[in-house]
Amino acid sequence: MTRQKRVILEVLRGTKSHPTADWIYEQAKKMIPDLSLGTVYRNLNLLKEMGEIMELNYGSTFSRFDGNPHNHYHFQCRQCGRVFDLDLPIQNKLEKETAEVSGHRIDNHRLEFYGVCRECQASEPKN
Amino acid sequence: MTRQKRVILEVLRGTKSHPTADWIYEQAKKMIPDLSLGTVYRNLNLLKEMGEIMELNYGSTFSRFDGNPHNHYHFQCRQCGRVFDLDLPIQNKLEKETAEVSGHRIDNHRLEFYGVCRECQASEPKN
DNA sequence: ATATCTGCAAATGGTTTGCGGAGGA
DNA sequence: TCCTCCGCAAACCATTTGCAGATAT
Repeated sequence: MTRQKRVILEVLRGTKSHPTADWIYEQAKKMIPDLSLGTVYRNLNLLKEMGEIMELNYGSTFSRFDGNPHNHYHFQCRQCGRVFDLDLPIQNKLEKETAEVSGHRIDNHRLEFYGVCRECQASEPKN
Repeated sequence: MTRQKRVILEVLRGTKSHPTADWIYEQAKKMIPDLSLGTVYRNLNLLKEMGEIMELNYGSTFSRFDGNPHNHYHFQCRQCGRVFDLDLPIQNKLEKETAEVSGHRIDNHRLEFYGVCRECQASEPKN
């Protein structure tokens, strides 16, 4: 556990914003000024393998990262782009059902919702 | 509707394999030898906007495409990498429940399962 | 001591785009 | 005709990687 890895994990654990690698890099640089972006990517991959963080890589050309390693679901606003955590309970029933019907062994699943977040709805024109 | 777009759509409709842009390019080139890869990407994006196809872009550095534009779920084998369609009914209840709890407006959702497919299980060593 | 990690900078690779010419409606 | 699309090749850009020196244990 190097200083770089520790700081990167702290930055990610300290936000609920599901940031990009570049945002994490900018924040961590405040603690380690000569940090390099390559090191951020390397450590994000290591932390992912260690099961400490999650990578959210869907519907975009770049990844976001999540400091909460326990499976949970996300909502992405297609207007402001932000990603929110959801409180929906994990649907293990679906895994079991799918395994039975398909014959595949299922280890995990991902569920994401898309739409317009509460705040963006409020600032939309009221037609 | 140009010849290129028509052939690209036919190739994608004619397979259940959820291919990459490059695979589609190779297949379509059999019909249009001087087709260019840029044209394949441009038409895949157009067909996506038209609602004729879907892009599957998760857990990978490249996209796969699906000629079935109606929402359905997928299973990806982490051993052979193949993507399979699932017969699981669409869980509209989850959208409604999530909208009520979170206050966001939800338009659609995506659900993917990961594990080891039936065939890869059969060829695994029996420890 | 030594295996691992770092900063740097160049490479990678899927995807996008600017251009001038061709083709569909 | 006119607008859209094409092939080509270069550009883009998030991510990865080779290297030589530094650091963790």
